[in-house]
Amino acid sequence: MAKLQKSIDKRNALIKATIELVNNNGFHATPMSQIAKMANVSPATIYLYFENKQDLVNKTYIEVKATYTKFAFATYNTEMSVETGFEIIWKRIADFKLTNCENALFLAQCDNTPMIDESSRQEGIKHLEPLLELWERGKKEGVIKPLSDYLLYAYTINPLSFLMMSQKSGAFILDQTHLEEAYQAAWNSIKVSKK
Amino acid sequence: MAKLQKSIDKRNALIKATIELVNNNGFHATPMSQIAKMANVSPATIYLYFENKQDLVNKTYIEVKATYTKFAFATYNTEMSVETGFEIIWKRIADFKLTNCENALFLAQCDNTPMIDESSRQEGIKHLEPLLELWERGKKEGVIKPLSDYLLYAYTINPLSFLMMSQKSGAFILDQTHLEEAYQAAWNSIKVSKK
Amino acid sequence: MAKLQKSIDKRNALIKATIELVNNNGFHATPMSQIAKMANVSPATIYLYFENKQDLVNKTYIEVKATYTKFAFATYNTEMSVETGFEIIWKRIADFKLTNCENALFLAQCDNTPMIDESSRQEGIKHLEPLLELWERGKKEGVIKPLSDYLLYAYTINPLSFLMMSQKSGAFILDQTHLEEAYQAAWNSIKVSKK
Amino acid sequence: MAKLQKSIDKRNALIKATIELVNNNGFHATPMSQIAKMANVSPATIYLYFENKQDLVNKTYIEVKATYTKFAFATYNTEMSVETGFEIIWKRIADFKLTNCENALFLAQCDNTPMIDESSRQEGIKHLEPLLELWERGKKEGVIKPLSDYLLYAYTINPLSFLMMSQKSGAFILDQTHLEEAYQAAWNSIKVSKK
DNA sequence: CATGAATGAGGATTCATTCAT
DNA sequence: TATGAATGAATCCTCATTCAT
Repeated sequence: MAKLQKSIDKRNALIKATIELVNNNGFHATPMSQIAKMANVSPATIYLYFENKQDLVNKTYIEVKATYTKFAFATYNTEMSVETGFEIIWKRIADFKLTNCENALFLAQCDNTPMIDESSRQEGIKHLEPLLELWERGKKEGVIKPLSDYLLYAYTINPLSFLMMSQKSGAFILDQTHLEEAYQAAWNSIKVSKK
Repeated sequence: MAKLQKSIDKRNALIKATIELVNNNGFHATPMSQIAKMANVSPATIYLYFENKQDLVNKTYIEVKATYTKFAFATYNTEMSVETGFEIIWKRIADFKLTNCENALFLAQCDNTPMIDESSRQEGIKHLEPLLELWERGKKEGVIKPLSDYLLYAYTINPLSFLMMSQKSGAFILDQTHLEEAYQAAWNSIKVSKK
Repeated sequence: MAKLQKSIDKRNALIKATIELVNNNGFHATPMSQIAKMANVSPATIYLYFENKQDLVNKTYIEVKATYTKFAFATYNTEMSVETGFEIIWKRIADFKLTNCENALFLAQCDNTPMIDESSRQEGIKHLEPLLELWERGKKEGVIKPLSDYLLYAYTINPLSFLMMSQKSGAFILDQTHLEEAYQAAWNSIKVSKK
Repeated sequence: MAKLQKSIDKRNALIKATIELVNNNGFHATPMSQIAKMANVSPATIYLYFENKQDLVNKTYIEVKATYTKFAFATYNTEMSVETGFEIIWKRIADFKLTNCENALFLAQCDNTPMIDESSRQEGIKHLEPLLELWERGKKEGVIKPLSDYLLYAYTINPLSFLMMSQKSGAFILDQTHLEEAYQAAWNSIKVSKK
């Protein structure tokens, strides 16, 4: 038991080190040895937990993505109205991206880079199902514009990634007011205007 | 004259090869030798035109960014009304990102990655001035919501990057209708609603 | 224990290879790969023991210099008369330079070339202290001429380097008689003539 | 005529640059391009005057050596007594080594390094003939000890190289008094003591 | 499970030399 | 004669990965 815990701790330490180092240096500029050092293990130990470097980032990506979506949908349930549901999810995502900066940055880098296997990328996408279903429902109910999911995502969720990166770079701080404005902008761009 | 032209051609071939290879493999996974090969020069020749690999990507970034903004503002002038001006610029940017995919992808990768020198990044940002001025004017005239430029960018320009990448991945094709929808979404999210 | 020994062996093999190859080809004409081959290790292994090529030669220099001076002063002690002490030291140095040719040649090349870091050079010099002290004593006692240490060195120790190199080049063999003559020449040039 | 002079000037500039750069960096750490730059010519031009890099240093060595010996024997003639002749030559050599530091350093580096072709080395040695003949005469006349020429050289001429290098390193300055002492030490170590 | 030493393959960069002008 | 652009062949060094312990 204690032994198993220790294993899990090591694995987590490796994942954490990977995120931090890849965030700062990029995938290829992060040597396995450095990851090992930051996780306080030997380089060889990494290979007990992961097949190789590519596998390490793939798994890290999937794990972070899972954490992300789990957090995003934690307070949502399908009984909610579309507008309420959307607001709940959107604000959770915003919360995650702006608070859990390290993880969000890592995801952004993976998503904008040929760093992750296509299969891992697909694996990551499918976690978003509940949001897509919500949108589907919204379109049917005439609450959300009948736009492609790509457009909906581009105008509601993706801006948060940009804001997160701006904040991380120090150029800009997103306070509660901004956040509310951002939410309004997101909702405005996809809601069906009531006559 | 012929000699100078040849030099320029070589430099351009190097820039072009860099864009394509970095797009597909990332900065560190692109060997100088491969760039050289694709540009039909010897690896050593690269060093006649660029100080080193970092300098090569920095310069490529700045060059592409300049092309991008030049294109974006080519048909805009400050006499236009805010709404017209915004539409003109937005559509030019959309045109660039969706047609000139290679270049746009390269910029996206640079902007989401610790791949470019901070100084080059700054150099790239300053080209956006005209858009920021337009927004300033729009806010003064009460046409555009008094939001931070970061928010305006996040909700109008940045979504295009996401759409461009989605399209590139083949998952999605943006036709003329989509584009108009996208523009409406962008404008809706920042315009001041007429009472 | 066996592992440690193996490490030491490898390090020594590298130092030895460095000496031989640098003697024959010079610093810059000796590739790391060749040193590795001669030491029966992979090129990468060198970097486990030394930071880089410069560090390798620096360390080699310091090590050889230490061996040299240790040998030089092994049979000397400060109780001896100045003349006896000088003879003892001089003959040990001669012995080293003429027997331990490889090492002596390496030192000569380092000392006549911008091959070694200044700090390593300084590190090497300080080992000569006992000889300088002996000369100091000799001058005080009126046994040795009151000359600058540089002159004393130039006329007693340095000639041995020249003889060593001549012998190495095959042009000349220094037998026991020569050696005695050389010692007399050295001593004559610095001793105070008895009236 | 003017054209010929220009050629000679270029050649000389190349030789001069070679000396200075090799003195400071060593043979292999001195790129042809740097030599060219210092001599204000194109790299390709070097190859109009010298076959290749090795040839350049070889020729430089021979040229400097010739200058050196020409200077050394300029005021000597075979009519002089052995002692006078020796003093004259020794002091000219000292003068050269201590005044003409750049050239002397270059020779020292060549003589202590596998930098020069053996044939060029031989070529350089033969210029010393007059000194060897003087010694021959001295031995016959019983004025100079019947020692090997290598020993005589080691104890009279070679120390000057060491003093020159010490002086160059800034550790030590050789004034007129030192010089006289040095001469006495040199002469003492090879002259036959009068009973 | 865990490790640190070892390495082969590969990558950035340099440089002597050539060649078209 | 003179050149600057071009290059292939090296060279130093790094790093993902393995293996003996």
